[in-house]
Amino acid sequence: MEIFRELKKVPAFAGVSDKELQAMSSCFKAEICFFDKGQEIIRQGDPLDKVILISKGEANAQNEDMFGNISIILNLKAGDFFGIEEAYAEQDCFKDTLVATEPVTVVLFDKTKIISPCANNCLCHQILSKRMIKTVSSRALALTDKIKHLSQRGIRDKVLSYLQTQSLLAGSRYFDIPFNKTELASYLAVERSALSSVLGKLKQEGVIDFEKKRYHLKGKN
Amino acid sequence: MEIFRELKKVPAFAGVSDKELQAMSSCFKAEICFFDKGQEIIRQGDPLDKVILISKGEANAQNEDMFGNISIILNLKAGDFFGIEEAYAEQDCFKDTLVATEPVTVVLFDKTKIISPCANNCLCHQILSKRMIKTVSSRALALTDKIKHLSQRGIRDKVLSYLQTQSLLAGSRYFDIPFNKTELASYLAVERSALSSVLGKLKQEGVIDFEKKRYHLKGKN
DNA sequence: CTCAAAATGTTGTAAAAACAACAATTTTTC
DNA sequence: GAAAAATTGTTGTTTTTACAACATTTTGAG
Repeated sequence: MEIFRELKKVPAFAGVSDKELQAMSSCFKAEICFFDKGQEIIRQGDPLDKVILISKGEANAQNEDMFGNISIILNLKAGDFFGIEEAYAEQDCFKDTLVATEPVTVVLFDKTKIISPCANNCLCHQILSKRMIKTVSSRALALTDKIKHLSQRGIRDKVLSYLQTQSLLAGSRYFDIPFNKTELASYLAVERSALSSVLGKLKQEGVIDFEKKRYHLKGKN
Repeated sequence: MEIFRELKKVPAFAGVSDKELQAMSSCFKAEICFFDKGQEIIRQGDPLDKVILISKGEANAQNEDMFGNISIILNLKAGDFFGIEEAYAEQDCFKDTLVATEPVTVVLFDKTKIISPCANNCLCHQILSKRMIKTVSSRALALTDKIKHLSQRGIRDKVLSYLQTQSLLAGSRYFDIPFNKTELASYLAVERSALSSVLGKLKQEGVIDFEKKRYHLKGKN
């Protein structure tokens, strides 16, 4: 079955047996969709009847405020869900827009099938639930991290706070970030050109080095 | 039993039957603690062996960054949990500090007892799980809201974005916020005095009105 | 009630970011 | 591989915020 093959590829389900994945594929109403780079997978305000699992590629969650300003909330990778917070919090529409930043494959699960366990309380539901809870929790922590960056006084501190976190996450002073400069500015909610000059200054001072999406946080040791 | 009486008071458990609350009280290792205004209930970095439920009062989740700047992440009310994100995301310590903003009663649940269902998979575990998942999801949405405020260009837009959300949440143009001016500045990560003058200007312009913690968002209609 | 402490408002100055406009470079597309 | 589009860097001006210092008001403790 096609859903099965798709779920099998998701790194987050690495530990799950084929039998369980098979069960999940048949138990849930699910469909597969493909999107090109730049396409909107979900638009904020869309009715919430599906929950999305990114099975391949990356996408950005964006938000447009009351005056049309768009800013990137966070970046989602293969294995991440989208829309579960809304589903569990009993919202009736998506709060953010999901945009493919490269070719993306998603699995769409029926919302009601997902949040309420089926009559026989099958194991696959438990497995999926556990994964989703962990996703939501991790995302809440990631959002708290982002808040810490945004709470910094200036652009310099914002970007350093962000890079610090990314470095820690990667476990190395050398690491790739999922954003280009324009996107990073959007993520940090600062002016792109101002960010550009701050980054240039930091590089000149020998605090950091970067090339494309690869950064090097030069520490004390 | 004392835990039972405490849980009975929590608004979030209004729909739960006495029998279930009784079961929860006996099933989980739980203890009750009291804190005065200003006391730290949990300090960031503390080992994560308990999960906290605020059963009475309010508290602020705060965070201290690498250079000692403290900022308020969000405000928790009776019925809110603290530390579940970390528990589910398999962290080993608390990410934020929890400070009582008034006399507070909390119920401390044993972490391991909470995140892994007990052998007999009792109903009370399911009830508590459901509540916690909803809490985490709602909080993730609240954090996204906060990110929207912090992403605004200037103080004026930040504070208006915040008040808009609070008004919507309250379902009225007149509403109370959980912060005084100093705390609001901390929450919005701006200079207190600058916020003060912006608020004064908004009041003068007739956009808003406020007194203490009560605000009035004067709309078009 | 009184005093001390905390919160709030006000102002001027210095610093920083937003904004705008453009050049240079890189990436994408046909 | 050439042209078009997008990204990135650069600079000067304007606007906004941070910062600091202080006056006033409110809150809280004894």
